Amino acid sequence: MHEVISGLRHACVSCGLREVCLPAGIPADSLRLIDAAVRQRRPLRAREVLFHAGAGFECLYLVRSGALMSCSHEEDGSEQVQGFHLPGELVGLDGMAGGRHGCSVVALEPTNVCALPLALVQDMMVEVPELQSALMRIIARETVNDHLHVAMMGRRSAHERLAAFLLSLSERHARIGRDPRRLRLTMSRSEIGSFLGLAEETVSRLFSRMHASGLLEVCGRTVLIRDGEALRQVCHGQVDPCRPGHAHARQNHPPA
Amino acid sequence: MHEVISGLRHACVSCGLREVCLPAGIPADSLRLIDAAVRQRRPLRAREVLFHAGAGFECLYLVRSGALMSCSHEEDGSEQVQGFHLPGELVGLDGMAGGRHGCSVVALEPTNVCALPLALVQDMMVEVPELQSALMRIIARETVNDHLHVAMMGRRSAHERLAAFLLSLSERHARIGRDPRRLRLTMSRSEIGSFLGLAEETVSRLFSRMHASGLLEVCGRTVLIRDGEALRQVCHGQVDPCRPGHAHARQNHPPA
DNA sequence: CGGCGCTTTGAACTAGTTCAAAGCAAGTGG
DNA sequence: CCACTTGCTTTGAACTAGTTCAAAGCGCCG
Repeated sequence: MHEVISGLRHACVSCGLREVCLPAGIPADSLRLIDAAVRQRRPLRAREVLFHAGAGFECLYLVRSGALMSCSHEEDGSEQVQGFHLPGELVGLDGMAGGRHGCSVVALEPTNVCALPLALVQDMMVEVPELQSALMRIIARETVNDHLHVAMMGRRSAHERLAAFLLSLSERHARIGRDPRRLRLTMSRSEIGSFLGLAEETVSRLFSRMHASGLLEVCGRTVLIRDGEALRQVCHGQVDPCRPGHAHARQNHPPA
Repeated sequence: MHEVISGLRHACVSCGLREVCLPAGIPADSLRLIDAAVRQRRPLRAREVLFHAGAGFECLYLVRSGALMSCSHEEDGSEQVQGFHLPGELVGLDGMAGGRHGCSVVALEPTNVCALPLALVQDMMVEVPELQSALMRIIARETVNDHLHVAMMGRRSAHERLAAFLLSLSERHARIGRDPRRLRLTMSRSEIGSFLGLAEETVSRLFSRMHASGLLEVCGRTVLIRDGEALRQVCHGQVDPCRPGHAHARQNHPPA
C-alpha cells in the first residue's frame, strides 16, 4: 500500500509555504529532522482520492499545491463535505482518534502533497518538543474552525453562510500570497452547498443575486470580490442583500 | 486568578471514572505523575462559569461529576451551544490554538472538575509519551465528534437531530454506568435548540410528538427512552415519526 | 401571594427545498 | 468539424419544514 515516493526534492527549508505550514516557528536545526521525515507523494490528479474513510491512519498530509476536499459518509449513502484544504494546510488528523480515517479526502485539481509517516512524527515529537506543540496548536485551530462551522450551520442565513465561505477562502488565499479578491473555485456548487448545509440550487441563486447586486462578479467558477466590505457586512447579518442597497441594482422602487 | 485548590482528595487511581477519563490506558506508575499534577477546583454551582471565551488558557478540565456546557459567542451577541460535557470528558482543548479559550464553559448543575495546569501537562508529555498520545487521541475524537455535529446540522431533519442528540446522551450515560434509558436533561429547551440548530419551540414540539407516538416519555426535563430501536431508526431517517406508527398513545403519567 | 423564567401550543409566515426543465461547456468519437 | 453525451449550472414555480410571533400554562422560590 506504499505509494509514497521518497527521494524527490522537498526540503522544507526552501519551501515557499514554510511560514504557513507545519514547520512555522520551528528552529532551523529541528527543521532538518522534519525535512528528513517528509515523503513526497506522487502528484494527485483531479478527482483522485488521497485516502478513503476507514483507511488505516498511516500519514499526515500537507498540501503543497492544488486543493483537497474532505467529506464524511453517512450510512444512508449521503455525503457531507467537511472542508476544503489549500496549500500549507494539514489533513488527516482525525485519523488519530482510532487509527483509521473518518473522512475521505479527494483532490479538486492536480495536487501535490507532502506525507509525514505517523510513526516518524511520533518519534520526532519526543525529541522535538516544538513539533509537539506546533501540532497541538494546529489541531486546536482545527477545533476552533469546526466550531465556527457549527455556529454557521446553526443560525446563519444562506446569504451569511455564502459570504462567510467566500471571505474565509479569500483570507486563506491572502495567507499564501494569492490575490484575495480573485477566487478560482475548484469545487462544484453542490459541494459548496453540502459544506454550507444548503441545496446546490440555493448556492447558485445566491451567486446570481450577489452578482446582480454588485457584490461579486461571478463567471462560472471564477469569482471576483467587488466589495469586500459589503460582503463582510452580509456575513455578519448587518445587511439584507436581497433588497438593492447597492448602486448597480434597479432603483425604480417607489419606497412605501 | 488562581481559584485552584490543591490538597483535596483526588487520586486518579481510586477514581470511578478512571477507565473513561484521560488516564485510560496509562500505566500505573505514570499515573502517579498525573495524579500529582491534578488539582481539584472548588465545586461549581449551577450556572457558574468555569471560564469565559477569551480567557487565558491555563488549565484543561476533566468533569468529575455534574455537567458542563460550552458555547461560543458571535460578535452580534448571539450564542451557539457547542457541546455538553458529562463526567469523564475533557474540556478546554480549544484554548491550545492561540493561548486563549474560544468558548465559554458553564455548569448546568452543581459540578466538580479536576484541573490540569497546562504547564504541568506539557512537561509531563515529554516524560510520559503515553499521555501525549492519549491526549492526541482525545483531541482527534473531539474532531470526529465535531464532524458528526456538522453532518447533522447539514442535512438532517429536526426529528433526526433530536433523536441523534438523545442517543448520544444515552450512550454517554451508559459509558459512565448510568441508566441509558432515563435521561435527566440539565439544559433548557433553548440550549438544546441552539446545539441542534433549531428553535426552542421546535424542540418542545418534537418532544411532545415523540411522547405522543410512544417513543419517549417526557416529563419536563426528565426523559425516558421507551423504544430505543425506533429512536435509532428515526435518527437514521428510516422512519417518519409524524404519522403514528406506534401503538402506545397519550399516557401522560410522570415516569416513576 | 406574586412574579419570573421556562415550556407548551397555536396560527401565520417565509426561507430555503424540491422538482422540473432548459442552458452551457467540455470532451469524444465518427 | 459536427453530432452527441455527460455533467454542471441556472432559472422558474410549487411546496413545506421549521421559524416567528403571540399567548397561555406551569413550577418554583422569595
